[in-house]
Amino acid sequence: METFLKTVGALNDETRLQILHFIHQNGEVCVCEIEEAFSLIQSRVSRHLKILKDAGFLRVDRRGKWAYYTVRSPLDRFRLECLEEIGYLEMSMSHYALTCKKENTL
Amino acid sequence: METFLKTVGALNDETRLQILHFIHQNGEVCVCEIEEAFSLIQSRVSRHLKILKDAGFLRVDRRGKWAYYTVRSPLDRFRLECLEEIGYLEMSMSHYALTCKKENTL
DNA sequence: ATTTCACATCAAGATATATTGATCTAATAA
DNA sequence: TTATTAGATCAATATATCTTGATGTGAAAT
Repeated sequence: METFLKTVGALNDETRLQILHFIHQNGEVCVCEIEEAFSLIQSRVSRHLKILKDAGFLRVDRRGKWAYYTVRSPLDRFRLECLEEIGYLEMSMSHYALTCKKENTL
Repeated sequence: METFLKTVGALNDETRLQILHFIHQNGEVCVCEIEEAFSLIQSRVSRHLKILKDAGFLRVDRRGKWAYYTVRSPLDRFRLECLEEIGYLEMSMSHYALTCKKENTL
């Protein structure tokens, strides 16, 4: 029950749906790429990523200063269905192409 | 997007999950039966039912003074998956057997 | 060692959602 | 017509969630 509530709770926010969809489409992305793509401040992105991660949708891979987020794999049936459903949604918020102006010279 | 948020938003509450599961199990139930089964006050039940209905999970059939709620049919794939997932959850809150002490003598 | 950078976390205020008791509506019974 | 009943809705409060700016942390560069 708690897990289920955490899962649907994570999906109950437009910004998080955008972010999750963005990661799903682009594969491995770092926090700064999401910041730039959606023009969101860093703390907000970080918080939403944590919620998505804690809900079982994402995993992090920290390399040096950067944190790379990807869709967790394998995903269970229900989360996969959610992801598929999100794929059908019109993601109206305009986001920029995948670029990161930060160093990223690892 | 709005529809999806409404759908997951409706599921983002333990009481509503209990109620939805209860209706799914028992078929057609009236508001008073839910009140009694879960010892919830009427306005609270009514509000949760409205949210579940507006989210596409339930339909109402009003006969006389009573409002009978059932799981809407047919349900689309995603809502069906949600319902199935809810079926797997441990519904810890104790609820009484299906009885209604109100008149119900239509 | 100090600075800088990417990211995480915290504390405060803003916003949204839930709960309650009261009121409202419509259908039936008296 | 009036009273009663099932249920819906409202207004106020309580509670949870989001957003922001500030601060904290650890890795890399100087």
